[in-house]
Amino acid sequence: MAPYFALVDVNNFYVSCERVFNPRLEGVPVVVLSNNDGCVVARSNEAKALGIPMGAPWFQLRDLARRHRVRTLSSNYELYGDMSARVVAILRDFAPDIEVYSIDESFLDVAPVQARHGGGTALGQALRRRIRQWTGLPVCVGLAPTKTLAKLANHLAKRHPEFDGVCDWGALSAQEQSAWMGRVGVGEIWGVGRRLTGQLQALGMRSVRDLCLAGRAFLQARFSVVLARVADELRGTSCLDLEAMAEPRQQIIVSRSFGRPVTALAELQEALAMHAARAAEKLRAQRSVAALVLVSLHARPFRTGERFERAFALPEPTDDTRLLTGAVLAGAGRLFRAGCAYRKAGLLLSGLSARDLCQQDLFDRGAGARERAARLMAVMDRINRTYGPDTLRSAASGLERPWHMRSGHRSPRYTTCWEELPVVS
DNA sequence: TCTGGGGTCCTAGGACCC
DNA sequence: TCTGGGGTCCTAGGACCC
Repeated sequence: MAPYFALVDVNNFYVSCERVFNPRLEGVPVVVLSNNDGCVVARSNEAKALGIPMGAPWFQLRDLARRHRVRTLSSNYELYGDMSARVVAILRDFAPDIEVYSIDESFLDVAPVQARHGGGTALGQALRRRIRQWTGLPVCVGLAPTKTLAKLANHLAKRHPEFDGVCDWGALSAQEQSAWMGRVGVGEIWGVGRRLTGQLQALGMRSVRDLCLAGRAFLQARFSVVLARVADELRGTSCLDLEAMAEPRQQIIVSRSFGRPVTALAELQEALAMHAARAAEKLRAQRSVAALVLVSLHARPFRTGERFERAFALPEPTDDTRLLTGAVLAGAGRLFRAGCAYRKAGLLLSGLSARDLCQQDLFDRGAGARERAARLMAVMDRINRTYGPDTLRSAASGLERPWHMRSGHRSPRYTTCWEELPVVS
């Protein structure tokens, strides 16, 4: 059976999560800021109507926000991650074939189940009701025979009230499909970013329909196979499969900006030790080992500050927090320059491979030590999972952490922390 | 003064192989 | 005067996504 894709997407996800637990945020402009309260990463519809752009640096908007009494929140990723997991659990109930595409979006193959619900639109409405009732979150649903069309249908469902939150592309007549494609700008297409939008418009292709009408050979020669595939998908030929099995990551990045400029090597190393521990946890979670670590330091100021980075090969592929930390601290020592003010530090693990397939040294005598290390790491992970992140950590990652990011307006972790449960009085 | 943190894929070009 | 024809692998950079 050919797949039929449903894209389920939570409206203004971070803002909606906050509103579930704080109804006073309903009906008023709300923004959620990135880590370090740096820039805007989520906006309520009211905030969008004020012209607050996505990704805008917050300090530039502070006056505007004050004038319009915009409610401002720091990111609360523990809350958002937990709410996301709840939504995914509900979706799995509806259709077992699901690709979790991002924290607030999933693709489902509804071909085997939609008849049971009375068609795509009815299925979409059932999903909306269930998610609203069980989590409090509003979602929109787009359904279509290709992923790119499902994204387009979702876009329509979100912006045009006549769809009531669900757009089944396949249920539209050919004339309706063509008319909608003529109304939506080429830049709204999934896979067409700012750059391509400009280039396509320069060639006179302004709407989705214009891109659809362009020849495949032309698009591939003038742009790339990627854009040619996008056009194929818009014409109804499915090129992108549902990726239900999450492949292990090919690289793992952990980096954070500092809450204030950092000039001391010791502080830089504390932060990097903390990042190394996080990266090692991610590595172990996907049962991989890393062969290479890249350490990067970003100097201030934002625009003109230099970036220093260097890759270091690990003695052998590893997932051991202690070995990674050692490598990263040594790397930081070599990159560090006295007198330089840093705003951000991070690391990237690459050369990842499956832990169980890892090639060992021919003269290796360390099997016993590796076995003990693996058990130690497993215990550490278990304790941190049970009692909270960082319950057990390396001393290298610091106690006070004065460089830690700003997060001045974070809401309580309502669903993941006993001390912060919501109270009804 | 003040600007996030992750990821993916594709392409071109260079090094190297026979 | 005149210098082949295939390949693979790796990396950097650029585009995109949320």
